[in-house]
Amino acid sequence: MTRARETQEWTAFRPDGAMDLEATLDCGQAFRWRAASSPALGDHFEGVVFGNRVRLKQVESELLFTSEPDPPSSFRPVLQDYLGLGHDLEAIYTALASDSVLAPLIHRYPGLRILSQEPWECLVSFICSANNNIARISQNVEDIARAFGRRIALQDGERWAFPSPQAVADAGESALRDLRLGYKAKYVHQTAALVSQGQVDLYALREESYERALEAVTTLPGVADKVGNCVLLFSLDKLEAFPVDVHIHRAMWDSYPDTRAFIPSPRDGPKPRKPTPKQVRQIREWAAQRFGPHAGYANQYLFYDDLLKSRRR
DNA sequence: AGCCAGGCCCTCC
DNA sequence: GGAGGGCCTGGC
Repeated sequence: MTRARETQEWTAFRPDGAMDLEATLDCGQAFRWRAASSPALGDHFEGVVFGNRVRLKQVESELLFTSEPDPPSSFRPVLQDYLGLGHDLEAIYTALASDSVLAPLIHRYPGLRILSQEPWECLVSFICSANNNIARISQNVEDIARAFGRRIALQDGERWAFPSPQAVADAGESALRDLRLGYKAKYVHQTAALVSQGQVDLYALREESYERALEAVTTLPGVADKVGNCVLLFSLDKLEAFPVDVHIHRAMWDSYPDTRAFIPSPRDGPKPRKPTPKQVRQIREWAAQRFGPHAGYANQYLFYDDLLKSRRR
């Protein structure tokens, strides 16, 4: 009886097209999802999206979720949008699978989707990503939410909404330092001040071109080419964005010998060289040429594959 | 100890 | 443009 009631907690729906929830939430694009498990609910993911504690699980081709405090009926379209379920993966795969490098990756991880996150949270997350690892980025983001965000009271615990730009600006740089953000505390604080003043309207950038949006976000402190492209790809719906980080640098060098003509070897000698800003732009242009409007999906496949390899190392 | 982890910024040159 | 160096932190 209890079990029956608990099972009814889930709201189910069938996404249109392929979906791999684990790959989507675990591929390093979002930082507030945790693996969770309980006798009543089984294995699932727990996260915070738009001020809701959200639980999610996949059973074959069906997605099951809970949302609190919003009722599932109204939250469902928000969640579908967040999960990138509007992306036409068939079309994307058809376009990308002619590439002999991507084809096996697409075959290996079908249903890996690019999320459409809250831009402000995404921006802060990737400012924190500099010189950092995924576990600690997650810790930083969670600490910021816990310190300055609104508490979400729950039957079985508590989570915190991600705080507004104003709240982060009001918190001050030293309070952010106390959360072990290190030198990124200053960037997060200064960016919060600028965004809360309306210097950059993140949601408005969804309507702008890729180039204009990149130009706008890279005016913010702590946001250069790589972080900017992550924000565009993972929260501003710019699926042509192509963040160039160490994983992508390595994957490009290894898999696309053509690029060796204009990028340094990632494993050349004792001190591997990083691409210069100009070379990063060249890599992006090369990707735009080859992958067109779906470069972001190509990027995420290359990134995820290299990430899994480096986790095994 | 020293290097690495999904960079960015500043100072020369 | 490009090279070099510094930067918080935590784990190995």
